[in-house]
Amino acid sequence: MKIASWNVNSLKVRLPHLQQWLAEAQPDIVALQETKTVDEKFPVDEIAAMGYRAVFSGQKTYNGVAILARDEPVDAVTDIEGLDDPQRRILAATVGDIRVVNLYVVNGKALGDEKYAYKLHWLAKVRDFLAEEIARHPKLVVLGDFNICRDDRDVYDPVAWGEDIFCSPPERAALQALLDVGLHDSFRLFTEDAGLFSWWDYRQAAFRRNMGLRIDLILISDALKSVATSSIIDKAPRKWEQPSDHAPVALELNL
DNA sequence: ATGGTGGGTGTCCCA
Repeated sequence: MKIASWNVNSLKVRLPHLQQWLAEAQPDIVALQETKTVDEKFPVDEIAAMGYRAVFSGQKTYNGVAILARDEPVDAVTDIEGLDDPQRRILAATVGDIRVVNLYVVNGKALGDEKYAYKLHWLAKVRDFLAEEIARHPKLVVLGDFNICRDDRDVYDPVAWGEDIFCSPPERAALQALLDVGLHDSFRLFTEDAGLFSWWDYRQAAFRRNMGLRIDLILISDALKSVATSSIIDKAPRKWEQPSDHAPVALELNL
């Protein structure tokens, strides 16, 4: 069983990349972020032709999340208690006996910005939602673009970056609060290395210089931790023509 | 401190 996450930065533009990557990586479940596609225009037929069912929650121009799976995703949730939010950033669904929560965490822009306050409020509400989800679903995976670096190993130049956006103590505490409901950062079950990133800015040849951040995470509950066999970042699609600025991340389970 | 690049939209917003 392989479960993946990829911020595609426009599904319309990246559909050929997604198709190529699905064919090569053969994931069973994929969470997508920044589809930037209204539901009426979601490429259901193209996805079905690849052998995947899809649930999605999109909007015009911004945000948008989707879950693709070999088996039909059911019991989808797009809105959570306490967040009356027009931004389409959350999608939970059940595939088999695994509960999948796909998150496109608020970017936050800069410390002190109103978007930063919104990010922290949003994360607090998501924490409460996850506490309920894990109580109902022992096999829980929470994955997506978290827009937070857990620690300095996840930042290309932690001294220069300091405690700026993505690395501020309140953001890191908010991420830790998600983990504290009973989740594990699956990537860190397999490596303690620094300098392994999932996002690189389009500017300044950042990818070539490995000036990146690890902000795309796959968090798993105890029941899935016990059967996890690998958790990797697949840098290959970031090298393709007209790439997303994010690489896909993928978890393998012995299920 | 700024601006570099990219996507979607529309002559700017967001990342």
